[in-house]
Amino acid sequence: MSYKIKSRIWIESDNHVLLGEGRVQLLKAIETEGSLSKAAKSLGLSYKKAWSLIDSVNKSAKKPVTINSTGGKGGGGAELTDYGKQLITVFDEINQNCWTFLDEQVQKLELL
Amino acid sequence: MSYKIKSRIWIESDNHVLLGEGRVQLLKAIETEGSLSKAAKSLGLSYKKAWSLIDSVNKSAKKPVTINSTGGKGGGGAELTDYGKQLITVFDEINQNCWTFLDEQVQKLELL
DNA sequence: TAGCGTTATGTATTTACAAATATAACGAAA
DNA sequence: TTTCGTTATATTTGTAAATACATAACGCTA
Repeated sequence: MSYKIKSRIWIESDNHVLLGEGRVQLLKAIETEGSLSKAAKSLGLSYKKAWSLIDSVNKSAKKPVTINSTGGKGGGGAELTDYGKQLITVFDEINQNCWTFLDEQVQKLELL
Repeated sequence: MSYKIKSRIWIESDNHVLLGEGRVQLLKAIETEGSLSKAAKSLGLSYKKAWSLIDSVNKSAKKPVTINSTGGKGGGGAELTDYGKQLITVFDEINQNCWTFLDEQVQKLELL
């Protein structure tokens, strides 16, 4: 059995967490579901938890990441801004690059 | 205020955590203190917490990482094996490389 | 203006994890 | 055989985080 290396990356802004893997997953769910409550349900987390995450994301980001509308046709909904879509794309890219980088590095351990 | 990227890496063996930053810090303290109880105290964590961490490390590793002796002159003590010393060296090296790698990658976010 | 499905927010409860406490076992040395 | 400072382990207590529950607000539509 060989050693495996795992990693967790996240982006901070002004000492507050902006994006992590969980937040990115939630943003993706919002994009496909069109609403925060449905996104939360699809991921099995409470609406409140999801809301506080998105609230934190939007407060930390330089520009709005989602646009949440309350009331109106269908009761409202949530959608990603273009900036939000770009953020999750770049995050995924960095994360993927990190994994492949670490998979190379971990070989140093096998030689011991 | 620019975005910062943070990371946490850890090594797993057979789906159990072998090494993380906290465990490495504890191993270093054992090396300098010569005992598990003193190492725990120097890091401000309980002896039980420290012991269970080291127990987990030794159970996950391919070879022993520390040698713990009970009783005898001075009551006993704990020290790192050569293998343990090599592990923390390589871990620190990989971690450092990961940070510099991510610092380059994060620049992609600033352009958005 | 009543109804609907959202977003938004507060409060209480439960759960999980960390911390504290207690005690046994160990083995050399005096 | 008593003392000492460890390692080893169980049990209790405390604290913080997650979860659940409850309710207000919103704005379009019929």
